[in-house]
Amino acid sequence: MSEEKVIITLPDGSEKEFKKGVTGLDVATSISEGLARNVLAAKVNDEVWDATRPITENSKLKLLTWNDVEGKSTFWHSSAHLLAEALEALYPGTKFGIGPAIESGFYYDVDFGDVPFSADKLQEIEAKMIQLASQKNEYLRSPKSKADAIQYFNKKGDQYKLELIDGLEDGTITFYQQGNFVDLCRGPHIPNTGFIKAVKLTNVAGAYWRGDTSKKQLTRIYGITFPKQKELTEYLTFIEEAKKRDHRKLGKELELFAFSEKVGMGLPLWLPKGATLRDRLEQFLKRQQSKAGYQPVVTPHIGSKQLYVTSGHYEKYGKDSFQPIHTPDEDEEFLLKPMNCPHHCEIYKVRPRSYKELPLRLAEFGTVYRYEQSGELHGLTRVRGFTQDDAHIFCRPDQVKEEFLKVIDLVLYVFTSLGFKDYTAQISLRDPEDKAKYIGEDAQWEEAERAIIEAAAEKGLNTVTELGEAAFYGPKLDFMVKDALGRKWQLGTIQVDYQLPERFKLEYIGADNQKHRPVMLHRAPFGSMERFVAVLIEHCAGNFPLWLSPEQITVLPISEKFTEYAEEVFAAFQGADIKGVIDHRDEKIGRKIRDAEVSKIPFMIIVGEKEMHERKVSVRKHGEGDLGSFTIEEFVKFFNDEVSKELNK
RNA sequence: GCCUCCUUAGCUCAGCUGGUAGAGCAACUGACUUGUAAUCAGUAGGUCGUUGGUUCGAUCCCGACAGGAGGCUCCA
Repeated sequence: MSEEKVIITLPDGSEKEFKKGVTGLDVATSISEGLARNVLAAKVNDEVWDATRPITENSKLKLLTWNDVEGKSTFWHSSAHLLAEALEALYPGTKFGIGPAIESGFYYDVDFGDVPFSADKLQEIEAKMIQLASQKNEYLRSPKSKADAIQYFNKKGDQYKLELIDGLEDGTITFYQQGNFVDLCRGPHIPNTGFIKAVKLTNVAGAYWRGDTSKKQLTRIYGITFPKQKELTEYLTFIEEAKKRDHRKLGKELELFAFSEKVGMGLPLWLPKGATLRDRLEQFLKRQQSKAGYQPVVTPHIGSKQLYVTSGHYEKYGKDSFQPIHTPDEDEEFLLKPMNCPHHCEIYKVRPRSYKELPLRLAEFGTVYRYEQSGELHGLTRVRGFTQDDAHIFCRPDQVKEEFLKVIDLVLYVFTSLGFKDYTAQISLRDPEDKAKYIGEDAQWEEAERAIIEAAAEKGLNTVTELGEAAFYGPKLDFMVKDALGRKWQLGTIQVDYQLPERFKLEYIGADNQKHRPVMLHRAPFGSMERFVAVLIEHCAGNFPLWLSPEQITVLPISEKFTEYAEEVFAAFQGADIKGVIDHRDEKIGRKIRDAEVSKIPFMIIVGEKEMHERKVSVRKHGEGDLGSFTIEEFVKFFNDEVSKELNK
C-alpha cells in the first residue's frame, strides 16, 4: 500500500511533501528544532489550528509563534483554560462561562456559587497555574456529538456550558482537555501547558453572563501570561508607567482639574493651570477654524423640551437623562443641553438660506450635560458636563464629500500639532441586522456611508470598519489615536446626519429656485475638551508641548536681593507673550529648581549676581539641565523658535 | 444602573483580629540671603466619608447611603 502524501505550501511559497496526517509541529521540526520549540499554533488555509492537529489535505501553512497576533491569542486562550483548571482544582464545583483571549491577556467568567471571592486569592491561583503549567500537560482535542457534550456537562452540572452547547450545531462541537480539566472549546490551543512560564492575574470584576444586564453577574478574572519571565517583568513595567501617566493622578499633582462631591460626580472643576491649557487649545482650534471658513456662534446651556422632542433626542434619551427643569409656569419645561446640534439648526433657520451661502459652518465650544451612568464616570474621559469643540456644517448633498475631506484635513492638522503621530480611522456603519435601531431611510444611509468610505479612502486613511457602531442618526468616522505607550483612544469624530435637517425641516433655495434639504455634518476634532486634555496628559506624561504649557517659564531669583531684576526680566517675557511665574519664596536655588522640575515647567530662568550685572539670564530646561546664559532677546527668540518647531510652522 | 474592592490631616500613607489616632510633604511663624533636583527650628491641622446598629466602649465588627477604583452594561 503506497503511503498517502500531502503538499504543504509555506508562506515563502516553497512547497514540501509530507506524509498525510502531518502536523504543524512536524513541519516546524523539519525546518529547525528552535522553530519547533516556539510554535504555538498553525494557520492552515487561513484557519488557526492546533499545531498538533493532523493535516490531511494539501494546504497552505503558516507556523504561528509569540510574534504573531494569532500566536499570542492562542497562547492566552490556552492560559484561560489553565486558569480554569487551577480554579477547578482549588475550588471544586466552580461553574464556568466563557474564557477568551483579549487584546492583551485573557479572562474567564466563572460562577463560584455562594462562595464570596476576593482579589487576595489571586496569588494562590497564580501559584497553582504555574504548578499545573510545569506539568507540561498536552491540550487534547476531541470532537463530541451534541448528545455526549450535553451529557457531560449535565453530569458536571454546569448550566453555562449547557447554554452554550444549546446554541451549537451537532457535528461542530469539540472538547479540549489538559490535565484533569475538560472544557467545551472550539480551540485552537498551544501544544502543552509547559509553554506558559509567567502568569499574572491582574484583576477581578463582575460581568453579566452573555453581556446581558438581565442575566446573572459572574466573576470575571483577568490575567496575562508570557512564555518568558522577562516579558512579564516588561509588561509590569509598562503598567507602572501607565499608572504614572494617569491623567487623574497628574491632574491632581499638576493642579489642572479637580472634582468635588458637593458639586457632583462627573462634573469637573478646571483649576487655573488646567483652564489656561484648555484655553490655549481652544484658541488654537479657533484660529484654524477661522481659516477654514467656520463662523462662531454661541447658544444657551438649556433649551425647551420641545427642541429635543423635535430633534428626536428626547424620545431616545429623555428618561435616562437629566430630567426637565421646571419654571413657575406649569407647562414650561427646559432640558440641559445634551448636544449643540438642535440649537445650531435653529440658527440655520433664522432666515431663508440660499445655495450660495452653503456650506454654512457654525462652530461653538458648547458645554453639554449628559446623565452618564454612575459606574461609567472616569476622570476627565467620561463626565456628565463637558465642552465639545463642536461645529455643524450645513451643505448641499453634492458638497458632502468635499466638506468631509476638509474636516479630515483639519483633524489631521490638530493631531500632528499635538504630537499624535499614530492614528487610525474607524468607519462606523449601521448594523445591517438591526435596522430598527436607527432612524432614517435606507437610501440616505447608503449614500452617507458611501461618502464616508470614499472620503477616507481618498485621504489614504488607515481605516477599520465597524458594523453596528453608527450613531442612531447616521454613520460616522472616528479617529483613534495611539499614545506614547501605544494605547488607543478615540478622539475626533465626523458624522453625517440626514435626519436632523429632516426633523427641523431645514431648507435652502437652490439655483433652480426650488426648496431643497441641506445635509448636516457634525464634527469635533478634539471630541471634547475634557477627553482630549485627559488623553494629552497621558500621552505626554504631563510634559506638555511648550506652546500649550500653562506655565512656560518660572523665574528663580537666587536670593531676595535679585527680586527687582527678576521682576524686570519677568515683565519683559510677559511682554513677549511668554507666560509663567516668579518663585519669590525664601528658599535655596536648589529647592526652587527641584520644585520647578517636579511641576514640569519647561524653562527655569535663574537670575542672581552674575546675571544682573551682565543683563542676562541663566536658562535651565526641564529634564535636560543648564542651557547657559541668554540675553532676554536671545531667549525670546529661542523660545519662539521652539514653539514654531512644535507647530510645524 | 450592576458586581468586587476601597475611603484615616490639604497630599502620600502608618495604625499589631474593638480601649476616641501617627509620620513625611504641604501650610503658618521665625532664623538663614542662598548658584542648578528637598536649609534649620517651631506652630497649627483629624467628631478616622456620612449615617444607623452590635458592644461597657467602634477608626476597627454588621447594615444603609455617598464618593472613589477595576470591570460589565451604556455612551446622542
